[in-house]
Amino acid sequence: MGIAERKEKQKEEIRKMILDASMKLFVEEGFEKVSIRRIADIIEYSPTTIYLYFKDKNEILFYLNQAGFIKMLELNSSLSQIENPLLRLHKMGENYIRFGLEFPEYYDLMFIQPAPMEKLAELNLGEWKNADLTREMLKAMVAECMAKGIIKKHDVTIVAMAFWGMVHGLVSLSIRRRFERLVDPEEVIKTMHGSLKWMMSLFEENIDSKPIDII
Amino acid sequence: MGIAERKEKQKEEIRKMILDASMKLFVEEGFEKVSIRRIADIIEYSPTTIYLYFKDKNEILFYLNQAGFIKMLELNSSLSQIENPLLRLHKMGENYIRFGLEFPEYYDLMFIQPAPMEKLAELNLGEWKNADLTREMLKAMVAECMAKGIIKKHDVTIVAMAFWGMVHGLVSLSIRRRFERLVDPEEVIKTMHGSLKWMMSLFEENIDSKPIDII
DNA sequence: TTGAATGATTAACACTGTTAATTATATTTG
DNA sequence: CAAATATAATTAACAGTGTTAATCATTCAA
Repeated sequence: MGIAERKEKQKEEIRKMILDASMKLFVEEGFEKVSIRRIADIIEYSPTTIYLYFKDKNEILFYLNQAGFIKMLELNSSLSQIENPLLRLHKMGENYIRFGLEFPEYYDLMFIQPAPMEKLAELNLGEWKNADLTREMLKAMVAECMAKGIIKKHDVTIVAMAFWGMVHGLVSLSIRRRFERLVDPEEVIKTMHGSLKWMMSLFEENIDSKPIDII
Repeated sequence: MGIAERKEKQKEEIRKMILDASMKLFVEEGFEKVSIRRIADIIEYSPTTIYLYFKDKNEILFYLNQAGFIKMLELNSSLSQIENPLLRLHKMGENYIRFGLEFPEYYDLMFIQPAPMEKLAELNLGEWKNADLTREMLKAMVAECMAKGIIKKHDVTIVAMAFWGMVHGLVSLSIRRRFERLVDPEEVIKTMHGSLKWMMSLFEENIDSKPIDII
């Protein structure tokens, strides 16, 4: 059935066009500029055509969201080279903060906007590859720290959530402009890394404090 | 000038009607249902009339936001009775989490939505009474803990941000549904309080662990 | 070649915040 | 008291948003 195959390929091509156009709008003009009509303008189809390839707008946003997780995983790919799990955790936190400040639109979509999670709930997926992987990495690091006696043994999920909660809290407060009133705008990045470092220092009194390269 | 005074009073009355209607929509139907046209429906005026009393929608949202901070301050009013500053800090964190879970719409507006901060930046206010007060309370508690040797001396802002960051991170991840994938939905509240408690325990090995009443 | 299936479009619905122009009401002045 | 003015409120409109139903155009199969 070469004909059905070609049709499938064409369909896939237009899907890609839509996603590419969404991505272009997203990275060049920001989240709120991604609209069905503007996507349609770029790909030179009518707005309603998009609904022949995607169920709704959230489905498109979900794909952008996934691209963000891939981006983040890339940033963390070198992490496995760090032997000390606490240092690795620290570096992961640094990367997380850096990611949030460098790609606030992605961060927003991945961790703040309701849209992707609404789609996820709707899809009822058993697995969510890239996002789940990041969370598993975090849990594994915490568990390793405990196994090696670097962090006092405790419920892994609770400690992992405390860690994620803190870095997410710092980044999201900054992105949504709640940071500036408490901290001088120029000191925000320094303060965030300071808070992370301080938390890490609580784990172990003598954390190996080789300077971790910050932005 | 009794006449000008009466006019001023009437103007103030309609302002109040608008804010009351906004609040009604906000608490009964949620943030996204607060629209100029729906407010107009309730107060039985045309939508454009609202613009004679408020510059734009953000100005109205800013008032709702302030009401939220007052609500939160009320919740924290009994805090001063707790003598141990670390316990007081712990209790403040508990209250913060409870507030976020009990009034997610308020929390959203106060700490996640961009709108109020846009208005705040526009207003260029030197002081922002209720919100700043909460932050100052936090800083003061941290400073007191350090002064009394309960928390190791360190930059107060950095430690305060770490604390706020963590609780905000937990609450906002939960509100925006990023919690459920890592933690069983029924365990979310327990995990959040667990993370907070764990963090407090890092401060001091022997934290006075009288059970703090949770919801 | 005709009929069915598919692809894409137009028109429309129900919304959103906001502005300009117009009408209605109330107040002040001659 | 009536006319002129100032204020209050309205209607109409702009420029958007996501989405659906109905229609037109094209391609494929019988």
